[in-house]
Amino acid sequence: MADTDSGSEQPVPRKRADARRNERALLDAAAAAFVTSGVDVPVRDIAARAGVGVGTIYRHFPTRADLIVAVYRHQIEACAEAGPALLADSDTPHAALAQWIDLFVDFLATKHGLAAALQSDDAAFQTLHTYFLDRLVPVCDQILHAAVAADEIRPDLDAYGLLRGVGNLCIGAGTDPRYDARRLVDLLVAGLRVR
Amino acid sequence: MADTDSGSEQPVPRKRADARRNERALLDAAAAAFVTSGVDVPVRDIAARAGVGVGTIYRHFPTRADLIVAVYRHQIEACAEAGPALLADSDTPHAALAQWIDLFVDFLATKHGLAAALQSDDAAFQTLHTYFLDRLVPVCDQILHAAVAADEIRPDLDAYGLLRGVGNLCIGAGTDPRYDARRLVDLLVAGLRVR
DNA sequence: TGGCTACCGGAACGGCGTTCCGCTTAATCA
DNA sequence: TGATTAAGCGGAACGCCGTTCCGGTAGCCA
Repeated sequence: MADTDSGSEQPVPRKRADARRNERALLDAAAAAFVTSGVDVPVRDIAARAGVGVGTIYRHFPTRADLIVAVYRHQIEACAEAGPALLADSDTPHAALAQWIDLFVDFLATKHGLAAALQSDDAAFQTLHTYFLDRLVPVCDQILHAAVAADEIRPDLDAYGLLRGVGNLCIGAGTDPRYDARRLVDLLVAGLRVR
Repeated sequence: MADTDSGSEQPVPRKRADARRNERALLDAAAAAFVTSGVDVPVRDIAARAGVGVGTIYRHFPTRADLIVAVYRHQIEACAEAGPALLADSDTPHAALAQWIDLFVDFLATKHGLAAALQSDDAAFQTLHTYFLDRLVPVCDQILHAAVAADEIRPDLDAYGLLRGVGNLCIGAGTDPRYDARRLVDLLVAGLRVR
């Protein structure tokens, strides 16, 4: 895959020191604000925490989705990369699927409002939706196919549908002690088994 | 249970004619607006459709939840009342459960944004949440217990959790042809079966 | 050190939910 | 039927929020 620049020259000469500092401060402030107030926290709150103006947020992160993705990128990557490893290490593909989905639920359920944002049809969250799908659907698809090939689960659900379903079930997890998203996800995965 | 008024007198003397007319117009306008723009349609839009001022909406329906409940009350009642009937007519409690949940999904999935509103922790939707739970949890509970008693399903999920899970799975149904909420709900119910 | 320009801060704007108050008008009674 | 009264109405006004825009500031380089 060819890069846009042709080799030797540096097309992105490096940002100014204050810009780098502000970006860092914004990421830290956003991460903290997401924890205390959810990913729907007002833009002004994040700006205030970071000690910058609101314009600075939009300059670095044009949409809220860009900021959310930047904050959680490492964790999402880790989840994606864990897929093949689990598939290789587990006794059966179905066990790998269950464990991998557990990872995904652990991630989603602890991010206040993230699961809801993922399903939102608001244009501001388009990037978020796309990033999650691009990164996780192929991984899920791989495990799913392995499980189907091993005759462990029914072949009639694709990775996209499963991930959206799991994401949906995680909405509200952690805000209501009576609602146990993990158990419901377990039941859903159990429903996939051949009988 | 004693009524607040003591028998003969009429404590609610009957509203003025224009008030009754406006309430009717608002219900019709809201129903139409919900169909075209979802239950999150701006209050001003509903007021404009009904040909009234925004103040009139708040006078008749203090919160958005009150308006939504008023619009859908008949359908929710019908769903609730269908529960015992299905339980009596079906071959097995599990079949009744599946059919009843189908009814619930049919209702929810065709109301743009309603499933999301149901799970929202926004205070404006508190009444909505409460009404749905008060009306449907007992019905679901009855069918669930019958199925458990018949040894058809696992006893480890209560009606509240199941209804919330189903409601969550319905979020986004109808907006994305790739997402089939009904199938996921079926898988969830299948996961409940004893094996 | 001086100038260029990337970058910043926050005022300003529009959309929204919600409240409030002066006016309208349905209901009642002489 | 006409006067009285208060229930009810409309929409201006307010505050919150996302987003845009521009005058000013300060890093960077020659």
